[in-house]
Amino acid sequence: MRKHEELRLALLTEIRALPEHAPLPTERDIAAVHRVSRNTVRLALDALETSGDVYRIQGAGTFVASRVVSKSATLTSFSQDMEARGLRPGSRLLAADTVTADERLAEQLGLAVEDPVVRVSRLRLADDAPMCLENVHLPASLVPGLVQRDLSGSLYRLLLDEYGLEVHRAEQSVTAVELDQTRAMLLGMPRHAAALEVERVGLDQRDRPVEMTTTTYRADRYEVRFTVRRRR
Amino acid sequence: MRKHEELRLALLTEIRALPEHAPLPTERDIAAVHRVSRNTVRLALDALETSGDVYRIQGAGTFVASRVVSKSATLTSFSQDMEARGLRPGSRLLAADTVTADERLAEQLGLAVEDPVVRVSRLRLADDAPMCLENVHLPASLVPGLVQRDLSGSLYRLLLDEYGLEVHRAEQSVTAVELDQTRAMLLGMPRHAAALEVERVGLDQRDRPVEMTTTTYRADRYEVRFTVRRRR
DNA sequence: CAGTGGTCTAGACCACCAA
DNA sequence: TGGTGGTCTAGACCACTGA
Repeated sequence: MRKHEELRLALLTEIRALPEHAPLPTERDIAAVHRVSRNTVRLALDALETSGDVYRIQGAGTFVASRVVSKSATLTSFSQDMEARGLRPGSRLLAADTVTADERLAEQLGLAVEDPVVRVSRLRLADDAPMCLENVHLPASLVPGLVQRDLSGSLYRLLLDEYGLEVHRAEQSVTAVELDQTRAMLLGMPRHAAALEVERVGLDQRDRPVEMTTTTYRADRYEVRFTVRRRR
Repeated sequence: MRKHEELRLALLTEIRALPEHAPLPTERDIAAVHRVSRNTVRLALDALETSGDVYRIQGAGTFVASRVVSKSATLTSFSQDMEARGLRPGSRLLAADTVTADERLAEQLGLAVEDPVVRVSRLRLADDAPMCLENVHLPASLVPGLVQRDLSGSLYRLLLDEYGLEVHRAEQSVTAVELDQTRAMLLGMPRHAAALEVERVGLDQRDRPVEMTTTTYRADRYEVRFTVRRRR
């Protein structure tokens, strides 16, 4: 375990015992107590600042952040997302087949139009009730034989274990749509009901697009949360 | 100007002239050429990595990131947001008055229920056509006399210049809603049309809530974009 | 196995805040 | 004005990549 990561976790438990806006020890004190250099302390505090757990005022100190607000969203699977919301995740496979890339898919995945693309379509459940419709598209060349596999469990686990694919960062775009008849029925909503549509392009560690996913959420059950910061 | 910031800008122009996935010089080379320490180079590269301009592979190098995907959203005003999208921003004041905090407002702004809150309600235009309805709420104690001021221009400029209030980070929550008759009319949309609703709590440098804003966007004209990353 | 990014150290000075 | 976080240096070793 890296020292700054270990220190980060140690500080996090200290922080949890403190009230909002309480001052942390000075960087020099933390360095002395934990027997590390001040740079290492700063690495740990940088991470805690990014995650929204502390804030810093030059010349004054480092303080415990407000807790009223939700924490910043990170890259999670549907299952993790639901569990974080206190719901039991479930899944029903609707389709798993190979299609050809249209213009948009080709551009986003760095393919040529008509290149083969594997599509996995699933209805996702939370506490046994429909939560969203998920349409995953992957370049067929990256996932040979995927459609024959067991797709009832975690797709991301499968992609990592069997194909070595890992989404390292994703660009998301959120819009509001009206449900068509098919989607409304699958989600158990009235036709024309408003829904939240999230389009996501996932990139691996080498910044190569490996998936494009469109997810349509029931507006009455789901909201997207995230943090924005001023560039310093 | 801090050295790592200067270096960041210099590297950014170098990057713009390179193709995707092209390798940057090594950290040690950059340090030597720009006569700075390697730590300073790393600070600059950290920022470029966060902004999605480069990616790094341990043992291999630092590379120019993919450009197909949109860049991460930062904290911007409506005007900046529209200009970034190539649209001309406009505004029409609907209401500016003092109301009392309901339970939700009080909790989010750290006030007591019934505390006075200033509300500024505006219809926002892009290229002269309605884009969204914006409802800003501010603790009245922070902005005495605001309702009498000229609210046709930039509210954030006014808050900064006159009251020293600056939003440093914001927690956003995005949902899909159906428009009621009033909102539909104001936005020039059919009733029950789907719309994107963004609720935002803005915090200042000291992590104190200073505003809560609810914005209702026309779904046919607007989408919310942001980046998510895996925790390393 | 040579070279890369990742981590860590021990120091120094600066900009800023609060008393 | 003393103490804080912010910046910067010059070095060292480690973990990993790719030829």
